[in-house]
Amino acid sequence: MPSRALPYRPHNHDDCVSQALTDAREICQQKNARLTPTRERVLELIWQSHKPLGAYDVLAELTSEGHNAAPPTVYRALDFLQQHGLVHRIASLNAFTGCAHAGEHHTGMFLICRACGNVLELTDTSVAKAIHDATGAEAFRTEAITLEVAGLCPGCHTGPHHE
Amino acid sequence: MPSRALPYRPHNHDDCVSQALTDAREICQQKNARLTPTRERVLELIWQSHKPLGAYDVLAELTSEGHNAAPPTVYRALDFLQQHGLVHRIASLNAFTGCAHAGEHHTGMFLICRACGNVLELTDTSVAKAIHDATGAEAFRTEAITLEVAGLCPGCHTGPHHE
DNA sequence: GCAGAATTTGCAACATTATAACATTTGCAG
DNA sequence: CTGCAAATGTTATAATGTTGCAAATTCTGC
Ligand SMILES: [Zn+2]
Ligand SMILES: [Zn+2]
Ligand SMILES: [Zn+2]
Ligand SMILES: [Zn+2]
Repeated sequence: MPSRALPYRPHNHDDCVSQALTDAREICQQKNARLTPTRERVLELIWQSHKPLGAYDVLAELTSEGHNAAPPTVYRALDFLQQHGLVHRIASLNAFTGCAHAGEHHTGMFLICRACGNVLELTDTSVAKAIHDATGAEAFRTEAITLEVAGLCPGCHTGPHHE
Repeated sequence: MPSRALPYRPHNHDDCVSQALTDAREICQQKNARLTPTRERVLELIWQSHKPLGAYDVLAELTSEGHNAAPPTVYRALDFLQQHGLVHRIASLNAFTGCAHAGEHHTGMFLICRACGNVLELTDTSVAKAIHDATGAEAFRTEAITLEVAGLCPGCHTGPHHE
């Protein structure tokens, strides 16, 4: 089980970032998509932690690095990254997080801790099946699923310093 | 099966509205919550159709009726209605829709047609169970679930004027 | 390499959604 | 009636996201 699936536990996060960037380069190359410096830097910023980042947070980072950026700069980069399955938008937070399953066909399910702010992306086939069964029973043609669960992660609800 | 569960099919929508208002009055009375004229009017506006309404759409309606309203007027009414389980916010649309299961403990699942804009709220126990199983396996303490499915409703994907 | 097409970026203004802060009014209990 | 809490009015502002167009860059066919 890759450490990338465990944002709530201590792990070498540099590996998360470098793996995400390596994957992204490969995915873009295979699709003939241009992972330009700005796009790659935005992806890297998004991956700086497992806490989703708002578009204007990204913008502030770019600006502080001397990049002459405006909102469209960021939104365009984020659109590109979303299109190619490299980041997800978390609708309930108006924020963006790196995709933990880039390249794989999947339905993301996001576990959002309201205490520490970290987000874990899960893929669960039985959830996906249950949803498709339910929508199918209504003859609804599913195109996109937004599934975000807010609550407390194990690290936060067992008490930060006990157990 | 109540007609309220079938926004995609022709139905007597006035019944939806009056039932929702009747339910709301009873629920608020039982909880000793004050369903003031503004709050009730906002609820009625939300229920005017099965298409979610943005806060500023509600505001425009109120204004056109001569109500001296500002954004906080609407957001406060919507907060109240959400708190008491009378409306839901659809995160992926930044819009609000009447709760089709007010008073019942439920996990809403929203089927959003991108063509006609109608939203059907479903409650599906096997979906809820699958989600709770998946989050439980990660020792995550679930507090709120956002589940929104975008796609095409039966009326829109079978062709608007055929079978 | 070079001209032309397509994609990407810079830039300014603007649109939409949501909240903060504080004054005023209203409903209700004692 | 009085005093308190809840609700509302009012103004301003914050946060998030988009449009439109011009300039620069990159790709493509030659
Ligand atoms: Zn990590
Ligand atoms: Zn993903
Ligand atoms: Zn109806
Ligand atoms: Zn509901």
